[in-house]
Amino acid sequence: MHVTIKDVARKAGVGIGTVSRVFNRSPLVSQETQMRVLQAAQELGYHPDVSARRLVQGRTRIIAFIERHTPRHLYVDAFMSQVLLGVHTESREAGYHILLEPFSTTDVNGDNRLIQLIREKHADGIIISGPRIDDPIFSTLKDETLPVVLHGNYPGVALPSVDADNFHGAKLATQHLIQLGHTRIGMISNGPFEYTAAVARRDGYLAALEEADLPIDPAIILPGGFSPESGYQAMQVLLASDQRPSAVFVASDTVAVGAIKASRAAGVNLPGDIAIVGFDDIPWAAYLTPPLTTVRLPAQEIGRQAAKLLIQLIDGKSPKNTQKLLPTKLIVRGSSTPV
Amino acid sequence: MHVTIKDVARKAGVGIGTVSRVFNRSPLVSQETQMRVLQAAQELGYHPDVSARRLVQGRTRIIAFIERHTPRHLYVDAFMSQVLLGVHTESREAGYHILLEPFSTTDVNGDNRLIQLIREKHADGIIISGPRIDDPIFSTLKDETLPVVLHGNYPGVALPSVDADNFHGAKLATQHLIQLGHTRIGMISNGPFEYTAAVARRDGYLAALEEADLPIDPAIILPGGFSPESGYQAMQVLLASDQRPSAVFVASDTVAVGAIKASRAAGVNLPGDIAIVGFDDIPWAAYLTPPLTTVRLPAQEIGRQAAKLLIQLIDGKSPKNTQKLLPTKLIVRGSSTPV
DNA sequence: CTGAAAGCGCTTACAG
DNA sequence: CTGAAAGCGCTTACAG
Repeated sequence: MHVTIKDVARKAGVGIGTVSRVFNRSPLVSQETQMRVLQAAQELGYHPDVSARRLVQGRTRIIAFIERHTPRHLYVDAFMSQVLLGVHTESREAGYHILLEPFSTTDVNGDNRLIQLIREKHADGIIISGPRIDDPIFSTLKDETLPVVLHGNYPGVALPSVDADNFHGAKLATQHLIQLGHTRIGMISNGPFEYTAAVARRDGYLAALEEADLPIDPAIILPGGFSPESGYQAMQVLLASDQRPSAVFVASDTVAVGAIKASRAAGVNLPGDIAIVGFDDIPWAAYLTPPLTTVRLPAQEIGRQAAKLLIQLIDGKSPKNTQKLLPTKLIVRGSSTPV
Repeated sequence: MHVTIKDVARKAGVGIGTVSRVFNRSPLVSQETQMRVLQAAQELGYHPDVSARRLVQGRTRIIAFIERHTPRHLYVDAFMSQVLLGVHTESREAGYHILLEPFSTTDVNGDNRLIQLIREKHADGIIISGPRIDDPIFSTLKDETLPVVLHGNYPGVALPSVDADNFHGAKLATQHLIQLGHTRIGMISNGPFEYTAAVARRDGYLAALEEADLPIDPAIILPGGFSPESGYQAMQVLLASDQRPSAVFVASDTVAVGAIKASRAAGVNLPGDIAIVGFDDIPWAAYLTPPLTTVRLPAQEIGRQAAKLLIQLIDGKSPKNTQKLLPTKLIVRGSSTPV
């Protein structure tokens, strides 16, 4: 049968409080009783019931990871996976488990489910990844006191957050193309501009053009949709434009994969005819043809920092810097050559 | 402050048992009291504490998903992500949450952590993905009664399991190459042969050769290691062999990505000089150069079926077919052409 | 240093 | 149909 604390107490000849103290590493238990209790627990195969523990302690030692795109996005996106790995690594060190909670933006009851998750006390804190700037989740969160850390960067939102420096990364990518002599540079975003990352990357691109006194042409700035398919379509539009750009900054490697395919399908020579720079540095980037020049994000580090920040918040600490922007890095490969 | 069942009971002028019954949809509550309770709960913002509920009910409504490769593998592998998505979809419908638990095989305390997870009652059941055939986890599991479903196929192991039909899929892939006229076909496995999927895929490859009366040459059967890098290295070996094969079956798209790169680096013309067939049909497969012919696994369906089976087991049902092998499908693209 | 007791917030027979 | 009570398996002041 199921072994409880009482069984151990009886076997060790002590009260249940003492058993509890031993398992909670209380210093006020004698060496000897401690040994006796441990011995009894060992023999009975006792492990303290986590639900009982959570009930009485009022905390779960669980971190909920909420993804706000689609459920599909959470699992398929290679970048998100890395973030999740970082969250996992950091959480585990602190003794936290991870509850995976994809809440689709299109989910009818998405908001109720979030409140439920919070009020039913499933977790001690939550990390929310990738909400849109106009996400109803923000107003829902207003009334809750549970520690929350956002993965993303939301100007005007007071919540703690961790993100890559998308603006600067996009600027780096664009400056790289400018240095190669390109003057007409198109852009395909990673996703719709309701996502702040898409906006920040576009703004970085624009800033680089402006600083170089290059003209900005809205006709060659297109929205992507997180998928290769969307990159394929956007690239077709760029290829068909009257003044075809000699370089394109695609703000997502996944989208760039589609852009590359569209170019090839149109008989465009890469990188000779069109230079391409991606974003994210997914594991496959170096293996594409041509190998993709891209901007590497500290994906795993984002996850670690988000978890670290959240745990500090859970522990009642007041970290100083609660809006972190982590540095990105340009990785030059074969897809970007001089004009 | 925190609202409990007592607050609701007081406000509604009923006993706490009645409140509980309302929230558990007990039929034996009058329309009227039900309304009154719901109203009170609504006004107070009451949600039943999940830890208390779990303690008294003795079940958590949580499914633990355990990955037995490395933590990195869980998050990075595109195929695994799809499986996880399937698990999620099915679990959610049944009201289960998912606890993500990567247990590295190299983890010193991996086994203790598994026992702990079980005995501390973190979940009502567990799905274990990808253990090696000699995994110590199997002996650990012998003494436990918690429902378990394996993702994988383990001849000789009595535990319920769900997997793709790797043997048949590999046979399909190889037969496809044979039909194209290839007679010297190399193979690079997805991972080490301590993994049953690697063995099954190799056996499918061997079976196809045998049925076609083609010779088997161990010199051109190489182990991969789940990564593009491993495929790169293995392909280099194949390219350097005296009798270079005219086709290679690479039992993992991720590994194939590296094999393709190695071929290109060696100046080999694809698919002209060497035909390649992969396995898994990762989202990028169609976007590789050349587009990869591969074997599609019902990845999401594997996850769904595993979760479904596990939930049946949790509910005390005795499903008939507990060792499922799901069909695979050959997807012909540009990387495989006649000899 | 240790035991007995109260209590965490629920569910569920048990009476009525 | 409903309330009072016992109990789920722990932790934690409270005495000693």
